[in-house]
Amino acid sequence: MSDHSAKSQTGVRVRFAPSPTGYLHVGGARTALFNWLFARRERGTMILRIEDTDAERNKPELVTGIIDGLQWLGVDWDEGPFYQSQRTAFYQEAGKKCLANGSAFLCYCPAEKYVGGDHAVEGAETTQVRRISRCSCRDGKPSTPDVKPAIRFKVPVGGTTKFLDAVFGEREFSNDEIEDFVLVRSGKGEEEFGQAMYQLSAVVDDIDMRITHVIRGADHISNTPKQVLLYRALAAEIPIFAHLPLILGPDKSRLSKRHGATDVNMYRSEGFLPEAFRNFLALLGWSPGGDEEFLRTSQLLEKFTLQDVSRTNAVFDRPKLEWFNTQYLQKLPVEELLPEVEQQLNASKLWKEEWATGAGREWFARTVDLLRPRIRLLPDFSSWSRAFFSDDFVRDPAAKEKFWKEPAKIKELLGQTADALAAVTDWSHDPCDHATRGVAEAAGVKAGLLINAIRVAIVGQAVAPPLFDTMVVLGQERVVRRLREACAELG
RNA sequence: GCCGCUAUGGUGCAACGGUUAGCACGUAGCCCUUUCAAGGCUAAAAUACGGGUUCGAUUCCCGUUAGCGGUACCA
Repeated sequence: MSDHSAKSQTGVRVRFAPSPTGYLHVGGARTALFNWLFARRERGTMILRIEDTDAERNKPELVTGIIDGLQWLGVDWDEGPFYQSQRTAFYQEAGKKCLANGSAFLCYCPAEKYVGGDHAVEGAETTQVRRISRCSCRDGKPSTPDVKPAIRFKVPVGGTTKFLDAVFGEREFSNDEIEDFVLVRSGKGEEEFGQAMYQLSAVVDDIDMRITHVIRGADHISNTPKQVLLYRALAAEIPIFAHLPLILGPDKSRLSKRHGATDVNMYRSEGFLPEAFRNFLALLGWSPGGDEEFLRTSQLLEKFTLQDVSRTNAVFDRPKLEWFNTQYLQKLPVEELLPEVEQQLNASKLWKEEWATGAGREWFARTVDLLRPRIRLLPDFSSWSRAFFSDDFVRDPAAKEKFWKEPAKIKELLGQTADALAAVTDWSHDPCDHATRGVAEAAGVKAGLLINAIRVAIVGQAVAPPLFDTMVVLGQERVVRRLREACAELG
């Protein structure tokens, strides 16, 4: 999908491996972003792999949404997407290899036996814990013709398994805490075996794809010793792991739908700029050290290291995201903003072709530039500032209430202003300013009173950019016309 | 229950044995002002608790508590 692989100069290979059981959520996006930052920073290779080995829970149509989300974020990849559902035989082969070398065994236990796994049994006088750590099939059990076996890993008895984590450091787990996990599901119908389980498919693919750094959420930290055991059983080199702290909701529980939007595509449609969202996401669980400024992608790439990744879970703070968005809205070169605004206006049927080129384009750029300090989200361009792009707007009742307190007097003033402005020959800031203030002075009212009243008349809102700049952008004909319309509206 | 991870203002991060514990978001106030933002200035606000180690702990060790993760023929 890109030409990055051609530029790869190091052996660093990472992957983002979402499971299409839902949309691309914030946590997944952050994981993808960190993998991407690391790959690009190290001039390595980024791989996209779809982990869809659970036929029951998978929804293939969701892959599109995940890919859209990644593209919006600016995360691209060099290889893939690869689909695990298409590699079943490959994993089964690896499972059989483990069987052959004695690191796995056939398990004839009914699948239901383990549903729920180890857990505390409620209600008993003393808490009973059902353990499945060591399956009774591990030393062999005669095959029964009517029962199809699954393949389970034979976890060593005693001892420990350790691995290196670039974020959490050296980690060691006791083997006795690891259950004999399933590698390959039992077959249904004619098939000998079913699909591989996550632990096997992930490891087999990471080996096959020569992944050097496994960067993923910290929820996988206790899966890691199992995978290390598998690497050994398959006689493969163990990669470096980097577990990322989880993203929590404001109540510190794991971020979920009840906290609001968790789908990155929802942030896109809400009108966040991808660069702002990316900057915010990058700072969740990572910081460059000193000042946390607004960072363009190049600066992010320059500073990103796994060593600076935090070990503590981070709360997703929406107000800060919005702040980043307003910052980008203001500081990005206007040219970068124009396509986004154009798309927004297009979606709300306000777009006019004349703004695409030449003088129209210049006007469009000037208007966007004038508007942007007051915009929070992209859709504000077509709602809040509708009057700048269309004559079809409504004067906000609350604004009239606030600035048209004495209708008769306001009507008279607006009428005088319309006349004064109609007479202006050089339609620019200062002449508009002088003409308007002249009307206020002649009528003996404070300029502010008139200015506020005019604002409501020409843009229909209590809030807008500085009035005379607004007049310039709207143009003389429109301003005068709207002032007269307002007079009519006042009775 | 068991295993593991984590613990600095409300939030995100700094300080990686010695600082008046710093920055940013948010909050409050002031300035600017033509509305609202932006911007500038100021303020309130933190080392979870208890033990050690040390001349000295936010920092190292232990315990407690809390949150989170795992404990599936989910990923």
